[in-house]
Amino acid sequence: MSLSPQYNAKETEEKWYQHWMQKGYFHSTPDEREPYTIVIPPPNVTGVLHMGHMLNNTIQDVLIRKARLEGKNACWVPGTDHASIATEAKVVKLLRKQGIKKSDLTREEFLKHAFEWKDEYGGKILDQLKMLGASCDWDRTRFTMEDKLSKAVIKVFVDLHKKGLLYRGLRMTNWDPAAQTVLSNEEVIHSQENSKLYHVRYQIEGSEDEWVTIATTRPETILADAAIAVHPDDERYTHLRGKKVIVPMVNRVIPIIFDKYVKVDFGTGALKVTPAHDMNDYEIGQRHDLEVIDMLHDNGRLNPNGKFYVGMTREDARKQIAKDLKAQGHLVKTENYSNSVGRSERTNSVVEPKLTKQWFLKMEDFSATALKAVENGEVNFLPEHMLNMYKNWLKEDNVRDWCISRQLWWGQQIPAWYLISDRDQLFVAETEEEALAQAKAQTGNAELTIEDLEREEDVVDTWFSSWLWPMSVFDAFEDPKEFQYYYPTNVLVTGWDIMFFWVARMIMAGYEWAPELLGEELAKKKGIQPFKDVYFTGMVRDVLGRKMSKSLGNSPDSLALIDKYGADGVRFGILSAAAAGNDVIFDAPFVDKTKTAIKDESKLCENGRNFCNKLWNALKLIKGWEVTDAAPSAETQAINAFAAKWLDNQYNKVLTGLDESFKTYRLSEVANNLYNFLWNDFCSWYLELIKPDYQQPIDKSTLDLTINYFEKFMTLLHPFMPFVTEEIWANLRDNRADGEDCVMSEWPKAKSFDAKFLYNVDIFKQLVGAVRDTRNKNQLKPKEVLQLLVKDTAAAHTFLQEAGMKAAIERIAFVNDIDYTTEEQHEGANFIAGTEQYYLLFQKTVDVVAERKALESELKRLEGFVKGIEKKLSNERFVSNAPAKVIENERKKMADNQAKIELIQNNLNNLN
RNA sequence: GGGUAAUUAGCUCAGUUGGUUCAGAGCACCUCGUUUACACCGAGGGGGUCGGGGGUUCGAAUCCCUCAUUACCCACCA
Repeated sequence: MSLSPQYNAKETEEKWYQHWMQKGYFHSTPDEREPYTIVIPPPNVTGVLHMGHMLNNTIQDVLIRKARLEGKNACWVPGTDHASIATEAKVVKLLRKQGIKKSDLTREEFLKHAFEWKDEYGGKILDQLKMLGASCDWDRTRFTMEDKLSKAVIKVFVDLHKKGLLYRGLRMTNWDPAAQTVLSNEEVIHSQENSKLYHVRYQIEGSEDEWVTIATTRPETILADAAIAVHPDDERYTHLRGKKVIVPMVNRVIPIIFDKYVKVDFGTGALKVTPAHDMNDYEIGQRHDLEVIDMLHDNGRLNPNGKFYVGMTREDARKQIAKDLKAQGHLVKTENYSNSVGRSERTNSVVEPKLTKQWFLKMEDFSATALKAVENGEVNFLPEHMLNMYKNWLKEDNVRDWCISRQLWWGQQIPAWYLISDRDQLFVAETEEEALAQAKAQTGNAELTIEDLEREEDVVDTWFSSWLWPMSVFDAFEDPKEFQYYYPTNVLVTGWDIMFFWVARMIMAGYEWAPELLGEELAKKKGIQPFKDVYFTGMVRDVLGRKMSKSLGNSPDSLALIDKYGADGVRFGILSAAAAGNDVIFDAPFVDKTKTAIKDESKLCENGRNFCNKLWNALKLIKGWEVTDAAPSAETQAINAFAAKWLDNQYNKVLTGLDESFKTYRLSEVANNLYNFLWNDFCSWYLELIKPDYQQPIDKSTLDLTINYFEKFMTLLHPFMPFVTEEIWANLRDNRADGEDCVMSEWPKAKSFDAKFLYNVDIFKQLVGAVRDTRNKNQLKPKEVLQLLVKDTAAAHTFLQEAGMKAAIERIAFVNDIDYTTEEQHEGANFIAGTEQYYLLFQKTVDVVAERKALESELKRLEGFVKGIEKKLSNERFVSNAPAKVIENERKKMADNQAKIELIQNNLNNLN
C-alpha cells in the first residue's frame, strides 16, 4: 500500500469517527467493570463551539479515552442546556422577524415554536464536538428541558417546598425590561460606561431661598424620591435635622434623613433616596421606613407615577426631565461621569432594580454543606487554590437566598397553583390533580374544580435544572438503577467562572438527594458527592489577554481551525498550552471588533499538525523497508540491540512519568512528554540508529520489535490525538482482527527501567552532539569520517564497553577508529567539553581564533563554578549540616571540573 | 472595599516535596544541510543574575515578609 506524502487529517478523521460510532465503542451500559463517569457541562442548546468548549471537552475526552484504554467502563454523557433567557430571547427575535409577536401567542403556542426552533437549530454544538473527536456516549444525549429531566426538576421543587426551604418574597431584584424577567446577579454584567452626573437642587420646605443640592445619574427617578439622605456626621447639613425638602417637578414634600451609608466626599454629600429603583436606596428606605414609589412599568416605560412623563422610556424621560429641570433653574450643573452600569447578559438592556415577588430557596444549610464537602476533601478541587475562591464565596455572610423564579416561558413552569378566589392560598404539587386535592383538603371545600385554580406563570431558573445534571442524566429520580452504578462521577471539567452557580449547586443537590437515591449502603460505600474531582480549566484568552467572547468577536472560528490543522492538531495545540487552571493565551487567528487581523497563524495548532505529520512519516519509513530473514552484520546487530535496549528503558521511564502526571491531571505535561519522546527519542535517535542503509533491507526481528513499540506508543498518544493514532495503528499491521482498534487497545503497564544505562545514553547523545558541533564550527561535511580519541579513563572504558555503544557512535556520528589516548595534548586537537569522560576529537582543520575564544569562555565559566563549590565546601556549616550524599556530590563535581579546567588549559597552550 | 492568582529566554509558558537530574520546552532568531520517511524536515548554535528589596537556611526560581506591576472574581460606585 502506498502512503500519501503528507498526513491527511480530514479524510482520516471522518473515516475513523464513523468507524468508532458504527462499532458502538463509546456506548456504555452498566456491567461488572469499574465505571469511569464524566457528565459534560451542558453547553447552551443555542451555542456554537468556541475555544473554551474545545479546551474543556478535549480534556474530558482525554480522560475518558484513557479510562477506556485502561479497561474501565467509560461513560461520558453529553447533552445541552435549555438556557432559558438566551434561548427565549433568540426565539422571540426570530418570531418577530416572521412578524409574530410573543404577546400574541399563548404559552403553548410559544413553546411549540421554541421546540421547533430547538429541533431545527439547537444542539449544533454536539455535532461540532464530534468533529473534535469527543467520544461521548451519544445514545445518552440529554437535554435539560426534555420530559424526564423536567420531571426531576418538578419533583425536586415539590420536595424542597415540603421541606420548607422555599418561600415567596418581595425583593429588590435585577429586572431585565427587554426580556421582562428577573435576573440573578450572575446574569448581570457590570461595566464602566460614560454617563452624566446631574446636580439638582431641592428647596427646603418653608424656606425662601434655601436649597439642598444632590448629585444623580438618574434624574428621571426624582419622580419617585422618598427622601434626601446625608451623613449624620456631615457638618454641612446638621442644621437640616428635622427639615423637609420639596421634590422639583412634582412638588412632593419628603424628609431629610441621616444615614451612615452616604459618603461625605461624594458629590455634594447629599443623596436622593429612591427606594423603588435602587438596591441601596431600598435598604435605606427600610431602615427609615420610607415610602416605596414605583414609577416604571415592567417594560421600562414610565407608569402613572411618572406624572408628566408617563409612557416614555427611561432614557427619553431622563433627557426630557434634565431639560425641564434646567428650564426651571433646578439643574445646578451637569458633569461627565463614568460609572458602573449593569446590563443583562442576554439582552444587553440596562438592568432595572425592581421590587418583585419571587420564589426563593433558602441557602443557609445548602451552602454550609457545599463548603464542607470541599473542605473535607470529599470533593477535590484542582488546582487547589480554587478552594480559597470557593470558601470566600460560601462564607456565611456572603450567601444570599437563591432567587429561582424567572418570568419566562422557556423553562420548567413552577408547580404551584393559586386559588383564584384567594391568591394567598397556594398549593405546590407535582400534578394539577394533586394540587386540587390539596386545595380541597385545605380549604375544606370539596366542590373546588381545577377551574378554581391558576398555575404560577413563572418558570425556574435554568440552573435549577442544571444543578441536578449529574443525577438527572441517569434518570435518578425515576429509576435509580443506572444512577447507582455510575454515580458519583469521577471528575467534572469546567471553567472556574461557573464555580458558584453551577459547581457549588451540584454539590448541594448531590448531598441533598443522593443519599436517598443511592440507598444507605451504596451511599456509604461510594460517597454521595456528584464528582470526586473538579478540574477547573482556565479561561481561553486572546493575544491581548482578553477573555474570548462573542461580543468581542475575538474567538477564532473553531471549525476553521479544525479544518486547517486537523482535530488532532487543534487538540494537541490547545492542550499542550493548558496547565491545569491556568488561563490559556491562545495565539490564534481572530479578528477583533475593529476588523484588524491580529494574527493569522496559530503556532500551537501548527505544532500539533506537524506532530501528526512527523508520526505519519515515521510510519512511512517503517513501512517502506524491505524485510529480510537474513541476520545483519554483527555491527548492525549490536547497534540494533543497543537501540532496542535504549528504547525500552526510555519508554518505561516516560510511561512511569506519564502515569504520575495523569494522576494529578497534568495533561499538558503528558502531551509534551509524549511529544518529546516520540519526536526526539523515537524518530530522531532510535529510528536513525536502526535505519538500514539506502535500499538495504531490515532484519525481521528489529522491524517486529519496532512495530510493537510503535503500536504501544500509539495507545499512549491516543487520548490526545485519537485520529492519527488510529490511522497509524491500522497501517502498522496487516490483517487486524475485527475490533482490534487503537481506541479499544490496552494501556500498557510501566516496568522498571535502568537509570544508569539511560545516563550512559545521555553521555552518548552529548558526545554525538559535540562531534556534530565540531563539524559545524569547522565547516566539515556531516558525513566526512573523522577519528575520535577518548581519554583513557576507567569511566570511559566502562562507557564504551556497553554493548553496541561504540558501533552506535561510529554510525551516527560518522567517526571511525574510536581509540583511547593517554596523552593530555595532541597537535591540532579539538576539545569536546561537556561530557564527564573528556573526549578528544581530532580532525584536520581547526579555526584557532574561534576555538581559543570558546575555550577561554568555557574556562572562565568553569573557574567560577569551581570557586563556588570551593566556597561551599569550605563552609563549616555546610559540611556539618548537609547530607553526606550532597557533600560527596559536591566533591565529585569539584574534582571533575578541576580536571576539565586542567584539560582546557592544556588545550589552550596547545593552540598557542 | 473583600478575595484569588501571576511576574522565569524576544514571545507563550513548564519547573510537583528547597540539594547532581534545575535554570527548561515550543515558537521566533542565527549557521549549516536536500538523489535516500518527513522543509509540516534534519544537524547545530546564541539568548535569562527566575519582577525589585529584605529575611529563613549549610543551600532559594522554589519557603517567609515587603514593595512594584498585571490580570481576574465578588461587592459597589448617588
